[in-house]
Amino acid sequence: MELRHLRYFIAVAEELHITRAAERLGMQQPPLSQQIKTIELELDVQLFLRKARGVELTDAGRAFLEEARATLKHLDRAFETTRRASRGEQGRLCVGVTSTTPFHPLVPRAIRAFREACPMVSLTLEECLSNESVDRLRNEQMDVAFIRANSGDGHGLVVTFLLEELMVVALPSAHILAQSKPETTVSLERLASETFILYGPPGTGMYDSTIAACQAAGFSPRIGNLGASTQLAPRITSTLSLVGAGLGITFVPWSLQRMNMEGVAYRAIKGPIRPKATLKLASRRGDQSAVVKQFINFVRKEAKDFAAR
Amino acid sequence: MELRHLRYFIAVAEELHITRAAERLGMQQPPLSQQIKTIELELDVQLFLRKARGVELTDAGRAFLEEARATLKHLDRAFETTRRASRGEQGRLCVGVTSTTPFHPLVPRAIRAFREACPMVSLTLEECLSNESVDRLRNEQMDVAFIRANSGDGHGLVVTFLLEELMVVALPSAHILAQSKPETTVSLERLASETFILYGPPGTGMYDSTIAACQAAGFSPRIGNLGASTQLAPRITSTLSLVGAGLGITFVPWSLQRMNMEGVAYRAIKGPIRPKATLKLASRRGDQSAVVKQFINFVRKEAKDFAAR
DNA sequence: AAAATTCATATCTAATGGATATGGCAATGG
DNA sequence: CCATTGCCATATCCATTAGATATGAATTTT
Repeated sequence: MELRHLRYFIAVAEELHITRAAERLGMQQPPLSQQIKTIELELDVQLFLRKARGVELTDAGRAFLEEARATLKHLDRAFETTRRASRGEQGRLCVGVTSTTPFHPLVPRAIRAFREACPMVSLTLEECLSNESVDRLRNEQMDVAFIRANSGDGHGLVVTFLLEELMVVALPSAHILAQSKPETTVSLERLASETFILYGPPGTGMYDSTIAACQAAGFSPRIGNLGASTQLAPRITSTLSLVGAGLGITFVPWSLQRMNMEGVAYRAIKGPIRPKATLKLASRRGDQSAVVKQFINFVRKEAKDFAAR
Repeated sequence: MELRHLRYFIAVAEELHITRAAERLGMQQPPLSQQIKTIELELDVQLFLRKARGVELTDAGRAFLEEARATLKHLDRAFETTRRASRGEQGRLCVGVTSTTPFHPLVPRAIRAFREACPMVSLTLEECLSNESVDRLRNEQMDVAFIRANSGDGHGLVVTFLLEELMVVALPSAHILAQSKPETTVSLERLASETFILYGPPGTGMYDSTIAACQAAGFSPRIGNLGASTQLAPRITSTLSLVGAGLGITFVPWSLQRMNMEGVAYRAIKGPIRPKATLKLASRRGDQSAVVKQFINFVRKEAKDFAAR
């Protein structure tokens, strides 16, 4: 049985007239008669009653007509679905974010744009540390990830630079520096004697860049010993909670300022070398998934908007 | 696109290996490669990624695999449905009954047996006078009908005799004849002076046989003038209600005795010529419907049981 | 570096889908 | 009632194309 047979059968069943059906199918009557017979033979079911003036459907024929139509329709849908999938408008996508990346407008904008363009893609977000994301990308537990660390490049992954933003210092609002007007800036050197709270293990996120910035300013930051607390929940929110509790200060990306936490104040940093945070996008090298490609396109587009400024 | 393509695609998608898939399909590798390419070309979608060691599915390929499988399954179901329909196990059937026929056990038995054998057939029953059923059969508003009249034979219908049953007389329970023991029989002649209530117009049901029986017994029955009441609702129940109300007597088929109506008593009839009611089955001559044929078979089977007695 | 694995390409063969010609049968119409 | 017409079936032939064979190219394994 081939699709041709279904098409032929439907034509005849609709015309109830083999000759006319053949015409409609752009073929001659005899081969069409043959093929119809072939179907009946294969199904071992009489589908038509040959009458002197045309043919008519048997009960079985009527049943088959309905089903055959449905089958063809099903197939059409199959094609449509497949094409959508190939255009990356359908499928699954798991996006990794860190705890700080969603605060930069690029991230929600890109995600929103993608969702609108590809509503058939089922999208999941997963919050991980940058290095965790990298692992998950390799294990194919994740398809793309917004990361801040430099780690992960090479080894089967591609990391594209998206943008760079200045860091600001987050202070307890009781801190002397937080008493000044919000617009006042703070020099790095002024922070040399402060206790720093850093989130995540070395190599992750902004740990390194914080240290680097301080060292460029001529001092090594004093890291607050938080015991095991750096292990558990190394999320930006918990770090800022510690800042709010007065245990120390930390640097956060500019975009984090929109997070108004009780007892935390932000101040811009002045000076020749100001610490910066980068936002990057990681994915598997050579990932053929159209969905992933599509998503990356949307992120790049958004990144371009921010680069323009 | 042909079903062959779907089958080939599925084989390759399952093996992820063209050579092995070709083996499984009982063909050589090159033509399979070709056909796969043809599909991709026709869909204008890359379904596989050719790797050094086998192939792998793209997102689109995965989507198509699911759909292609579903399509084939759909088609299988289509075949199954069609075959069922051809065996008369599926479809629609409208059965006509008169108001008296359901009382004979043959009718419910046949219907029940058919229902059990062909549960996929949607069955409707319609209660009509015999002559109405005949009309409806001709208009294809009905497929088979249990009737009692002789009418309808010929003119494109076939009427098969099922069985014959004796008639009994239905009397008001206040009637003198009803005062005797239930087993007592009544001779026809004894009823010569009674008023008869007949249901339905002449030619319908037992109208004719009642008259005929009386005439054979040497008298013409006195027909009660019921005004317009014979026109409306010529159902057996209303006739018996009239009997119960004492307006007259009537003959009903033996099987009607199971209907215990307030104020109505039944007595068997004795004598050389006893009125009889026949039960027949009518259908369209040459109706090809397997469902109808199937139903008729079941009815005949039941009829044989009764004929045996 | 050689061998093996696997898919792609090129060419050829054979199966079969479809065309042409014709026959048979029933309905239609003088 | 016979001739005509309309349609489907059968028989034969041709052309397309699915599939076979042989070979090449690329990569992986040994």
